Amino acid sequence: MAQEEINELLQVRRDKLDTLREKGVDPFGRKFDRTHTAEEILDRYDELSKEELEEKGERVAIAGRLIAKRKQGKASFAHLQDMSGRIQIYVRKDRVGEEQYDVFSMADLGDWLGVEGVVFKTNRGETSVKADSVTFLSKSLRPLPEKFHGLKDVELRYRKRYLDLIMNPEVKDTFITRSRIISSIRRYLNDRGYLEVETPTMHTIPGGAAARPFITHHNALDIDLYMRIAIELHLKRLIVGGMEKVYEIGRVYRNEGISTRHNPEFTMMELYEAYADFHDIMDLTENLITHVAKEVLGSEQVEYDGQKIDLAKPWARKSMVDLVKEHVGVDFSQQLSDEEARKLAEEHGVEIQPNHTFGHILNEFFEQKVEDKLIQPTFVYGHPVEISPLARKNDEDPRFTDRFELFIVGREHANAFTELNDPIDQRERFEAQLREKAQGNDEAHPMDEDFLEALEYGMPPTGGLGIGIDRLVMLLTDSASIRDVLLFPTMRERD
RNA sequence: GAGCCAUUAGCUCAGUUGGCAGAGCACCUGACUUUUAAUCAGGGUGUCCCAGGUUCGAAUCCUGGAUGGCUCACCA
Repeated sequence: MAQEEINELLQVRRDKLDTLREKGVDPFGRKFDRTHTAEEILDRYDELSKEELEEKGERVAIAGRLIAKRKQGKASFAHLQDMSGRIQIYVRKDRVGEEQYDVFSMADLGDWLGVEGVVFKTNRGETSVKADSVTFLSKSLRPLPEKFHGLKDVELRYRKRYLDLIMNPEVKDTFITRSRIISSIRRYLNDRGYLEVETPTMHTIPGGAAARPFITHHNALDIDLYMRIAIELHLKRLIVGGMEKVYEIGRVYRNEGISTRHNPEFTMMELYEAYADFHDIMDLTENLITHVAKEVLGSEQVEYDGQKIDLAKPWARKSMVDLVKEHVGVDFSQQLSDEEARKLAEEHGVEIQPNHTFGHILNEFFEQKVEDKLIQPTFVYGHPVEISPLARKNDEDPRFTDRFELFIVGREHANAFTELNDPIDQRERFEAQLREKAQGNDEAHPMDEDFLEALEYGMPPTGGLGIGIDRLVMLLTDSASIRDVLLFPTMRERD
């Protein structure tokens, strides 16, 4: 509370706190033996008639936050909210006694109460609990947001998520769905013999992706460390070590812009499987996501931002070259010099950097002209080698790699490839990245000698996959912003 | 990083041409033993985001700043 002035609303609640203590009631009570949640009571008894309920006389103990109160003299109706939902309580002075009724009368919206009583149905037909006793569980010293309109202010919703959760039930549903999605992924992979592992989030070399890292410092070792931008290189070391099917679900950190689709820390699932290639990983990705949709939503059809998305298999599989040909009419399968490619970019209004070569330019064509048109699930494969320093080259055409990305609603949802396991080629790729860095690409991949050494011991042919969990949750919960699927999105500090 | 928009009571929001700071909910007092956005009677609780400026007078106009939202850029 420190510097904040105590206004009348806050003072009134503090005064009530003192009054409760004078009455011998602990305002920050203790353990309460709950027998039912609100949902359990409604599930079990809502079907019964008023008379049937009366006959049954079912005794329950419920607990929750007081979120509505309608006092009517010597009797009151109120609603308690718990994790499962809301339920009405009916408190009569002649039933709970004068002392408890006084305490209940003093309760503010936001206070936590426990109620023991009998399930009944009101004249208006709402299944409710008629209180035999009311136990004060915890005092709320601050007023809740407005009961009808809820908490609308987007900034407050993100900064004070607990208020958002109290006032806006659909918010809780989103995060419950998020939890179920992640559980479903784990179950799917665990059932198929993939081993969940945990690798460092603080790296000495920030690799596995193209992104600017956060830098931190270890005092005792006196070294700078980087928060990981990907999980990739450690998981591949485990493949070298003979852990043939591994995955990790964890936070990665990228020191880049914030938007409705980007948060500085976000959750990735990365998976590696020995003896597999990117075709196997494509099948796995398709199976995994449809499985999760079916298990969590009970449907393979989802609606996102008003668009109907069909997640039922099979998904389109198209090469980047074919898609560019289809959407722009430019054929990158032919042998083009960098100069010719640059000229095509200019002709088609595709913006490129001066140091861009054939592969970069193809990628720019794809990103600027095709990407946002891929609404239904589409695997895009055959990425240029220049932008894929960790992927195996294609056997037929070494300008391309055996890599794919999954696009849904115009956004990348997964990235995967047949892993590059040739340490000599990998060293050359890193060196090419160093040349890009020298030319000003500060997101080029750094040299990682320790990783190269691991590859030199021999890594089996391997397929790898990365899925952006937050984006998948956005898709499956029809959330417009990544902040709506993160409990506490990154916000600037406020004075 | 750029553009557009927003910021007024605890919350949701009005505020006209620059002329006393408003409503609903919440809260306080009273009435009320089946209400449910309970109702009825009474009560206004404020750094109008911040700092300057213009003006007799600024929530309102101007300049700068803060925070947030959306779009774009970077990226996943």
